[in-house]
Amino acid sequence: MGAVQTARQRARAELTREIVDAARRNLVAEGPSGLSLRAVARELGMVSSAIYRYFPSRDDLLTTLIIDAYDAVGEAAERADAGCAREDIIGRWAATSRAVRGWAIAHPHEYALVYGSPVPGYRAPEDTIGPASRVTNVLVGLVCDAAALGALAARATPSLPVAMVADARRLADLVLPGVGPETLTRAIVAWTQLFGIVSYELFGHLVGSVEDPEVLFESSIVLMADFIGLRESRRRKVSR
Amino acid sequence: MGAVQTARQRARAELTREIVDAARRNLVAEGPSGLSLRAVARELGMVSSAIYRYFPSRDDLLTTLIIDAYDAVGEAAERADAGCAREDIIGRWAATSRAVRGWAIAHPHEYALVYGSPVPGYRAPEDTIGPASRVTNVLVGLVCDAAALGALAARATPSLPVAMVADARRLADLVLPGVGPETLTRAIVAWTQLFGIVSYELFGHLVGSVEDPEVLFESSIVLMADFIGLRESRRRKVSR
DNA sequence: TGTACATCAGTGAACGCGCGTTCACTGATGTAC
DNA sequence: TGTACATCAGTGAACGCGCGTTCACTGATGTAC
Repeated sequence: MGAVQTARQRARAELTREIVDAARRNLVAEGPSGLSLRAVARELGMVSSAIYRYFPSRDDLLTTLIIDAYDAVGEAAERADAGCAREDIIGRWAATSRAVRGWAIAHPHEYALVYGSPVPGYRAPEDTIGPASRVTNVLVGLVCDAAALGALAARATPSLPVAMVADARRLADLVLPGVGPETLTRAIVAWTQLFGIVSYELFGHLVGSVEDPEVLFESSIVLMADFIGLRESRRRKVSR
Repeated sequence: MGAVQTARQRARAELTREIVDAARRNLVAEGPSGLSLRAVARELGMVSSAIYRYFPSRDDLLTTLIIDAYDAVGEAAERADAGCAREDIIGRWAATSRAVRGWAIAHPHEYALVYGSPVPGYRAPEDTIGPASRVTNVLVGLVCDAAALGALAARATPSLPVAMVADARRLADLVLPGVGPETLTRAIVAWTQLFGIVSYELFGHLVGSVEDPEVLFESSIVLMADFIGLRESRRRKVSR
């Protein structure tokens, strides 16, 4: 067999993708708990039981959607980050943040699927962990590089709980060598802020108070970069 | 009639409350889109059509739950704030934050109902706006008092988009006289962070990375108070 | 190149379930005289 | 205090709908000789 696929295998791969696409569209209309195998089958002109040749159950289809969503937002973040010069820390932070928000706005239902309320009765399997951490990894890499490049200003941090310092030190040793516990704590807080503001906008809580969510978002990028202590890298050639 | 209620009226009020309570419990099991009039009726030993004597439709019952949830978290925030000395700005910020998180942890499904993914197909009526802003009003009052008490440190804020400054000035004039646009922007960002970190914890995104969410939360209270510029009031008598 | 058999995608009917909402009704509670 | 009528809570049956999943089946595709 090797690399060559039989007609059957090609058909299977294609239909699997079509099922997932239809399911994604179904999600938009009804939300995660309204995802319906029968509706998906109907849209593809199949009989509902045919779906079972491709997915053993509704939950498995949902899992695929969740993994895809994590992968999509993760990839968006990775590409945005990769499009910046390595030493342009502030630019990378801004680009990554915008990528997350941009993807969320373009795919609100998929965003809600992974960052919104948990789906009742659904238990996420282990397979989602890897894709789920892609965005985090971008932020981790960014802070890591900032530390290596001397692009991390020390902040006058008010004293934190000792347990936090200890935990942050443990985490830093694990994934962010060279980053102090105060900075790591700030990074985690900034990270929750990023998803907080995106959720706030997407779930309609800014309506009626803030004029333009994008302007607020840009402001929050600037403020949180400063909050973490990100600054222009010393090594960067400034040419103006 | 006057203040005296007839037996019928008392029965009606009581049953209305019982229906709402049962609906709340139903929410826990199934999530908002799984809220079922029939299940509620069953739990109360009624026939499903009897619910229509109390609520004209499923959506109306859902609206009641949403309003109740906003009122509950709003009241928790108000009480926490009210329990502090007026000039203890930092204490009020911490107490209010803890109240929001505490309520969310105690009522995760109601929290998800109002701050999680929008319920598909449901459109919130105007009546929810008032209750929804109770928590915000507490934070607004807090920042307002901080400004009046000289408990707002000026931060060296990186330059914000002009549109943001303009919008923040407009908002400040409206509800926060005497507060500068930079500070107001910081307050809004802190406010999104508060709900961001609570959602992150509740929706399971901290599992596997952070040891103790409460410790992180306490750290975020301290860091965000500093971020906004909240400090001990000059007028406060420190007795140690 | 041809044949026999195995694999597997898709069908169609069925099971058993739950849902929101409507409607004509019964009988208890409340009101006006 | 008693009677006639109006109000309204709750019933039970029904409508029409959608759902996930199972199962025996048909017929096309793939494989081994």
